[in-house]
Amino acid sequence: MTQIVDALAALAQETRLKAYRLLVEAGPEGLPAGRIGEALQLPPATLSFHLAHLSRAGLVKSRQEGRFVLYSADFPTMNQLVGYLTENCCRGSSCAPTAKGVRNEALPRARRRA
Amino acid sequence: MTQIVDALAALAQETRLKAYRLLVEAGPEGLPAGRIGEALQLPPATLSFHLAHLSRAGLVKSRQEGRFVLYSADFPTMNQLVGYLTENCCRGSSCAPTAKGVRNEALPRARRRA
DNA sequence: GCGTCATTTCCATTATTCTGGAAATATGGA
DNA sequence: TCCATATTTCCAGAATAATGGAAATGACGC
Repeated sequence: MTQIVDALAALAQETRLKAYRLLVEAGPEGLPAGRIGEALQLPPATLSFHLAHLSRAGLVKSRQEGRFVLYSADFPTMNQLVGYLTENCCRGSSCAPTAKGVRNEALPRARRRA
Repeated sequence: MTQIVDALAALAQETRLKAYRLLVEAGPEGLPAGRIGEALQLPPATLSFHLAHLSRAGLVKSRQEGRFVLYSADFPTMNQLVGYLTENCCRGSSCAPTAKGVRNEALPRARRRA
């Protein structure tokens, strides 16, 4: 649960959410830190602070490449997060209100989206 | 995006996440505030603060019933949140790294969970 | 080794959030 | 009306997070 709270906190900040989204867009290759700071117009210290935050939460990985540090989204962690929310905060696959322990499959005549 | 950040921030706190989970468990009927405070061992002011936070973020609704205020999870909001994360932070339905704009359906021989 | 560029660490400041006691407000019953 | 109970608001103190300048570290080429 601490992990989940940490991941949520990491994303619950506009700058970090934007940075994370950039990294998602960039795919597994990732981006050099500097390019993120450039896109987001952040002074280096601030950028580093936020990237470290995302990193602590396990949402991004980093690797050195030449003189650059490449950051990339850690998809499995996001997968876990979405999984947790779906499992524990939605009672089933689409956040429809269901009876205790009952999955959407068992919902009585509830319209389900594709 | 502000809405998303607000929802994330609301859940990014252990007490509130616990409270929210209780409400999810309780289903659409919801729970009186006092019962949540009891379950979580919170002084009234603290409880009220956190419930108000969840409420501002749109994650819970409240209604007066007799002398009680019943709180309940707002499932559509959580649905939106999960939807946003899946759409914008996962590149497809299961957070698998995919090429830009490509959905999981198009992933080359990627193992998919049921 | 030296200069350059990329990134991080250090540090102080400011801003925001969390906490909970005490008082206020609301509701229903006697 | 008065009392008991439920919840919120008010307030202040404590804790945590965000910001960014300046200096330190690291990596590369010469």
